[in-house]
Amino acid sequence: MDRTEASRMTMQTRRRASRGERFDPASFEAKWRERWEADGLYLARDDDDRAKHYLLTMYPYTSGDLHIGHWYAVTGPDVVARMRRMQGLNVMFPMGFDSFGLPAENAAIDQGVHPATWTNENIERMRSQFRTTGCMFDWSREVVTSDPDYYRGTQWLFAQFYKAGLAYRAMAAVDWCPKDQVVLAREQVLGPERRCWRCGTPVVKRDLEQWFFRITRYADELLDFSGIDWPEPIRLMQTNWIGRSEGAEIAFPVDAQGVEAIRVFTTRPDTIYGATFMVLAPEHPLVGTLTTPDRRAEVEAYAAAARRETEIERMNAEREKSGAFLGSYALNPMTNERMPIWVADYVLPGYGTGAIMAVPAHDERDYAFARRYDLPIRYVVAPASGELPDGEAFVAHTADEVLVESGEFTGMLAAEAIAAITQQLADMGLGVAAVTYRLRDWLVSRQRYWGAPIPIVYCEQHGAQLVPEEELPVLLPSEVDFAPTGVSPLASHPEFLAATCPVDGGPARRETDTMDTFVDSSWYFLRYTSPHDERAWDPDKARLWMPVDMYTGGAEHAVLHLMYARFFVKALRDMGILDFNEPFLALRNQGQILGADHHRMSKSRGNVVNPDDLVARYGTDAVRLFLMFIGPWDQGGPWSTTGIDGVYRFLARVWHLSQADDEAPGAGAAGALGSAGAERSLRRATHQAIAAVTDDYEGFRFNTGIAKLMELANALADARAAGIGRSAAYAEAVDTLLLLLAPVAPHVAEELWKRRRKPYSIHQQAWPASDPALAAVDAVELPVQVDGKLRDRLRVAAGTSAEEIERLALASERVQAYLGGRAPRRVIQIPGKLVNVVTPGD
RNA sequence: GGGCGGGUGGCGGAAUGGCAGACGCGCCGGCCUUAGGAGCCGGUGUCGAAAGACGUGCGAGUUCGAGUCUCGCCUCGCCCA
Repeated sequence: MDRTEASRMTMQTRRRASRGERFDPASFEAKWRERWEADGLYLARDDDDRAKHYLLTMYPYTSGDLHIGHWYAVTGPDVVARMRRMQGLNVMFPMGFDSFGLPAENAAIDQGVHPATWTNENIERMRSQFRTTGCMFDWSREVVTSDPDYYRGTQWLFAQFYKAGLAYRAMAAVDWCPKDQVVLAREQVLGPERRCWRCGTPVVKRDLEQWFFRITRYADELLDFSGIDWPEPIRLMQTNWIGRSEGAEIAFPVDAQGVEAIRVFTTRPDTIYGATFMVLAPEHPLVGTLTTPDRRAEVEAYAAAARRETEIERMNAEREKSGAFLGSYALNPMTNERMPIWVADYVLPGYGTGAIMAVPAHDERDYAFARRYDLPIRYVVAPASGELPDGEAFVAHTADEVLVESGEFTGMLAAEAIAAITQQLADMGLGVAAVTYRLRDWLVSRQRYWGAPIPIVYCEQHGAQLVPEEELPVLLPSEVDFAPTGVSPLASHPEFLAATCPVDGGPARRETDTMDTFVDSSWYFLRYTSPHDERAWDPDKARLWMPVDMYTGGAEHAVLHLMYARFFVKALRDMGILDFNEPFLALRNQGQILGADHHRMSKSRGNVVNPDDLVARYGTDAVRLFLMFIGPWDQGGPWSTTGIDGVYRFLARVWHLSQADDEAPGAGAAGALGSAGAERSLRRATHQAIAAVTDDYEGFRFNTGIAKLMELANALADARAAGIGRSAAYAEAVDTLLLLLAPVAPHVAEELWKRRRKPYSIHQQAWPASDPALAAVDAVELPVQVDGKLRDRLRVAAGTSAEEIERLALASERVQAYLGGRAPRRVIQIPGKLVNVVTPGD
């Protein structure tokens, strides 16, 4: 049969099959969603013999609308959840809302609508939008963090942290956002301009008394990622953020009344022989004491000016160094030389001890400072093979450097000298090996209304006291003035403010700060396990479901939510409340969908894509399929609808192919392969697809998985053209295609499954298994290369011996032509892949 | 400035060191249609009539063989400064 004939035949069968049955997703998608929900298909069961599988995707902030980025983030894990369910696991895949936070309060200020009203209306809208995504969330477990039932738990957790000594109040120079009128945690200040993570306003420093969680106590354990399957970039970001550095803390004796020594932290104690002066941060508490009267005016002026600068200005390495001499001296304990003590803004109060030993020969900043103020520069390390500069120049560190001009340590490898010199200093009582971290304690108090109140009252006699557990939750009052003043609106609410001291029953003043919303999200995954329990969660249920087996979300939370949640779990474990070490055993990050203009989607840019129009035109399944098909899920990319027609066409094709098996042409039309060969070939395609698609979904490689579904559909079309549309092989292939398609296009798969008179629901069927014997190829086409260039192809049966293949390859006319009668120098075979004949050369 | 990712047809993207460009979009041709912005079949990296040559940001290297590994550079993105 020629092509024209074949195409006419396919045309006729298609028309008959599709008579009156156009593919119209709108006619069945909503119907199936309602049915699934009514049947409770997606409820996770606490009492179930099947293995539990907790699959979680980050809950959204209640901004008001689900955009295409939410669809993208949520569809990936939904595909996996649906497959896991079909694979026989007891899947929990919950959803909720991160509903405390500033935008609600700003809406109150701008539009006069109460934060609770604004939030609840948004939740209402987002719930229904979530349903149109077709995701299989267990809505019976929904959590809403601004719900008093939820924040009672948040407050209870604060109390546990307080009792464990992990929550404390302290005065500190903190980052303050002047626009939002609120303090921020260090992690929430972004970029070189040090902007507020929420509104982008550059932050300023303020000295304020604030509540902190002692996350630094867990710095070392947070660096340990063993046993969890997390993306390398996230682990790296957390590692860098925690910023552990090993070195020594060294005391430099000083000669001043009331001061014994200046303590510094250095990662390079081996360079101490090159330390020629000391530098204190302008904020250092000893600056005043160590300043001699004649220097006082200058030093105070300098320190005051420095404190007005931003941290970023001060850390700019390019900037000309400045400082002031205090007039007093410290003693270098190794060289016994007097070291002038300076104050300079390039030393920051927050790192190490706020003071350094300056080694100008080997530290760029110290070098620049020494040149500016004519301080001595002394070389003490050199490359093992290299030479020192003649004049004064900076010498960078190298891997193999050795000490020079360093007394008894001269000639020692620098790496060894670190330990040796630290030990000697320790013997002198002046040093100790020490570790410092970049990580700071987590600042959790916020001077705003729409958050969980910190459950503390202040009593004249007894100071800060926890609100007793039975009085939780401390409810947010409804009637407040939201105008931002720099203190919480709660502070101007007399009834809220008035409290009683739990110790003496006397009057007390209630804490008016609320908690950072990242506290809410540090335990929501626990709440899902028993969302209606009067406690924060039911320990038995947490034991049953936790830890989360697979967590998905955006990488932008690397050092925020993802680090905080780990800290919470470790701290609660040490309190005896939990019995596991990590909240999320595996983590996958989806990429970000950018606007068509290649920028982040944001309302202000006006490039936010709303999926409603697409869904109205193509249906939920086509949108899901398209999102999963456009590229690697972990990569994201700029938005474009180019190509959505392709996936729609694919679904329409499956629609027709799966309903047309009784319309096949007669047996006489069988193609060149013959019907037996065509059936074998279709079964091979079917079983290869099962293995490949399963593997791709499990690896979150949805784009290639869908490509393989398309290949199977193409194989179905070929099979019909070959006249086997009625065969058992064809039916098997269609059923398999629908089962493999079900996680991505759940509605279409369900509708077609019903039309094939298969038992409801397709989502409750067993995931197909690939039969390796059927998937195996029985003949392969081997490319034959000569000197690495493709010259011929060899068709051989599977299992042909290497000797036979080599014989056939060398017998090839094309190969013979290149060999020109010579014997090959080598013949390389990659079994099943290729043959490469290497000629003797010239 | 440092760290981590990317750079492949007109486009989105495939490729355990082994046939570069799977799958899809777009485009071209055909079929079918009163019609086609529907559907079906086929083609489609570049140059070339063909044989063939060239081709994965640029330049070296390792290898029988490199998109893939190594070194240097350019460039884009993210994180930290």
